Amino acid sequence: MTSYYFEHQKIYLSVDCIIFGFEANKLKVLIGKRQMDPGRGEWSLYGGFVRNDEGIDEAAKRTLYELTGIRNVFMSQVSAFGNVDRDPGERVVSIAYYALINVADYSAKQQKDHGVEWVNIDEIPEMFSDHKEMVQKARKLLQRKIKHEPVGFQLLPHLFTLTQLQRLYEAVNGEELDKRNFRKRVKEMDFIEKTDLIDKLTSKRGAVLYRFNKKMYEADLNFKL
Amino acid sequence: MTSYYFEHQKIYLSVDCIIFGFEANKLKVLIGKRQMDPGRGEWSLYGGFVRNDEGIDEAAKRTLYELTGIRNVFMSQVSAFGNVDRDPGERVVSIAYYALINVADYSAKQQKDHGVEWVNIDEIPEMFSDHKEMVQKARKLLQRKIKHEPVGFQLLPHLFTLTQLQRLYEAVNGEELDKRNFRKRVKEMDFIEKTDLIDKLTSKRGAVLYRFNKKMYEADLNFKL
DNA sequence: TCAAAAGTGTTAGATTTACACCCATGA
DNA sequence: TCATGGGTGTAAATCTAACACTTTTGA
Repeated sequence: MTSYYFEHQKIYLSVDCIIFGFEANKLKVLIGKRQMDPGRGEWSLYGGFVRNDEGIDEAAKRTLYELTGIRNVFMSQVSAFGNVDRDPGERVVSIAYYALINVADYSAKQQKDHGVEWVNIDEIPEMFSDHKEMVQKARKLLQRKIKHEPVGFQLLPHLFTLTQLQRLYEAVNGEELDKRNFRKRVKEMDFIEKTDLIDKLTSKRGAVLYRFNKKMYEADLNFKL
Repeated sequence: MTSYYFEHQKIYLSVDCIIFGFEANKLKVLIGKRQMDPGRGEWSLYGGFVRNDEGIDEAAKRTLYELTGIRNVFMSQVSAFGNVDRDPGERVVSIAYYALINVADYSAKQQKDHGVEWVNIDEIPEMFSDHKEMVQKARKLLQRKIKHEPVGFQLLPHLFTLTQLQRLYEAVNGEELDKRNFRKRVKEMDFIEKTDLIDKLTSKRGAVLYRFNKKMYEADLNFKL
């Protein structure tokens, strides 16, 4: 007998992705106009239904992949959202996930093809259902995460300047940081490696490029335990 | 037409409750032997299926109420758990919630009737499915929560001594605290009110009883904004 | 030559931690 | 009278926050 729980009700289960990117010193989210009823045309997160043969984390990864072609990036569950009437069409419980991607990995063409675009986190419009709430909650979680773990690098190019890194932290937390204090703290993080390359794009003088050394980070972690 | 999403699959959705209590200076969780197949007889959290006509938060509250007869206590979502094979019987996605109750509100008789009992958080046995993981995660969240918000009072009687309060914090975080530093910090919290009552149960000298003043706490919050 | 971004240390204040003795009382 | 848990303050160390000037170079 395969139906132990036959007397109970099944429910539509979806995932919604809050896809964060960092561009022009702003934290952005990838959103688009909803392309299905109900709610067609409203601003919406990109999402999809969970299939019976995949885990919820996989469903989130698959959804991200279908939209962006990107795999193997940082994703983390935000929360399940399940008010009875959150979806005007039918009862759907949705699990929100946030993802961090490098905007350079997602071309303007791809955005057009899927009808999505990067919107500044501080300028999110009204959105379908509870999607805006999902975005706010995801941001809070990202703020906490980035304070303790080096996830920020997922939002930056492989090589970056300290000013870029600072702007990223400022964008995530929505507050300015002191340059000297910031650089002091970064210097104490062995997993942020100075390279001998110089970026000349944003200043005449040029700024040293750094990179994130994952192995160093993991060694650090072991050391601390 | 009521089925916008007919081409997608529905899934069993459940809630599982991590019910915390505080007794004999230990943080405890209410667990019982599972009374249904599959997994009958394994240690398990108390849970239930989400109905189509209730939100997930309500489902969690209802589940807690069905077990304990207790309403209006602090509950908070832990996370959704949704590996494909997490339930050996069928595909079930479960949303874990933790609750804080005063053990005095749940009699030994009630426990027997429902076949559940308080188990020390540090002595949780192997459990059905991913329930142990849920407990660990809930504890982490509780630790964070209690650091920033006065949720601990939900686990204590209405009146309590400072030593009791300290033991609670120690039990939650699994580490001893310095008595003087602890009391210093408590003194700065205006919402912890001294009463003129004395507890003579645990010491010959007697200890002053305190109580949590919710209104004070909320006034404090407003003040800080 | 000057505008624009990169880079660099010190100090005061706030917070956190460590630590030891007296008090009141019931048995 | 003494064993038990209740109650109290200070000083060192650490962490955090504030702050201003020099360097380099392309336009």
